[in-house]
Amino acid sequence: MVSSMPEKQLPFDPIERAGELWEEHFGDATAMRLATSVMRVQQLMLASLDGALKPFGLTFARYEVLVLLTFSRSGPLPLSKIGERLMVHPTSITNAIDRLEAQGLVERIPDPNDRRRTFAALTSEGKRIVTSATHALTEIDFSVDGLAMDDQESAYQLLRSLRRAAGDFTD
Amino acid sequence: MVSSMPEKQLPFDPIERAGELWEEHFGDATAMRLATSVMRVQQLMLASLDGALKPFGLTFARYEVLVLLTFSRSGPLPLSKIGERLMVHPTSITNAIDRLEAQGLVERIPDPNDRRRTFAALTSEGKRIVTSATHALTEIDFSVDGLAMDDQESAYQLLRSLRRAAGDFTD
DNA sequence: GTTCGATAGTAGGATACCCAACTAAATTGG
DNA sequence: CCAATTTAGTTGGGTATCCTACTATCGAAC
Repeated sequence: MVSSMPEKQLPFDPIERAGELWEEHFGDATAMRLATSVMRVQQLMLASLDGALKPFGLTFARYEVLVLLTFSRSGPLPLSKIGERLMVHPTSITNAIDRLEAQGLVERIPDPNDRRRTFAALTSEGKRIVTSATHALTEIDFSVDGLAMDDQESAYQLLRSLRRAAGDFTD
Repeated sequence: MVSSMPEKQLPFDPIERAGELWEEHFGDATAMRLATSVMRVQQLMLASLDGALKPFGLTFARYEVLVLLTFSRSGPLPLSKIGERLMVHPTSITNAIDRLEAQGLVERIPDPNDRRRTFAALTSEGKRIVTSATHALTEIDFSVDGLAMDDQESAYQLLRSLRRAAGDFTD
């Protein structure tokens, strides 16, 4: 039995510990620990990022949509294009745009040339918010300040290999 | 299976591309790209792991609960202990145990010494399933076969630094 | 030009997660 | 010994994501 401590923070690395136990039962735990660690880091980082965005009424998912629209040279983007770029399900985009529209940060504009399509366009309020939100995220260094710059780059490259293997992009 | 919408593989790295565009607007994008990449890797890996577990009627979250119970030397664990170890919200554990119980993989057992507490215990069916499920996950190398063993270890250590910075554990 | 398959977006249902608030039970302190 | 606090677990509300299925529209083949 492990002692009952007043822990929010554990006095050991739980994933490390899980890995040890896992090995006793099932064999080498390297892959399992990495997978678990990815899940955990994402959970922590998302909580941190969402926390920083909360004052703006945004989640990281919706922030990403705003950023994408900010980049767009041609201005408004069809919803399908947004989903494709952010690699999320079309229904998730519909939901995100619903909320952003209700917040007055984006606008739906029907495509006159293809009446199936709908563009999403940033409002001036949306432009204002995305700038402030970006500043807030930069302040907390996107929650990756646990790593030095070059380690951030290393981590990015390693994760990139994982994405590629999972079929994220070609070439 | 990454299924949902990735029918479309992009001919470039969308995060790399987003980073470039982001830099033009907001400055150095290293941190932002790493954060985005973590989100994306988690999304892909989780889809892959969930896909492998689907035949067993499990999600990765519920698989983790079963594994934890398998490790436990003392057998049954109180729900609070499970949540603490897996670092998820108590309500998520309640939900997970509800489902696992409905599937006949775990059992709720009231603690006679502390009537607030409830233990979760693996059933024999649960033991059988966790072994098969683990085999299935090992088959796909926990979706991290995009990296060689030593790179997996490097990635794990880098992610560990991120977790520590986010306050995941002490020391 | 009419039919048929593909595409864009949405609606409804499911899962999973978190938070806030609640019930019940144990523990602590005066 | 009883009131106040703490702890364990659950319920209800909100968000995000995915899936299946549907409507509307476009485009192409016959």
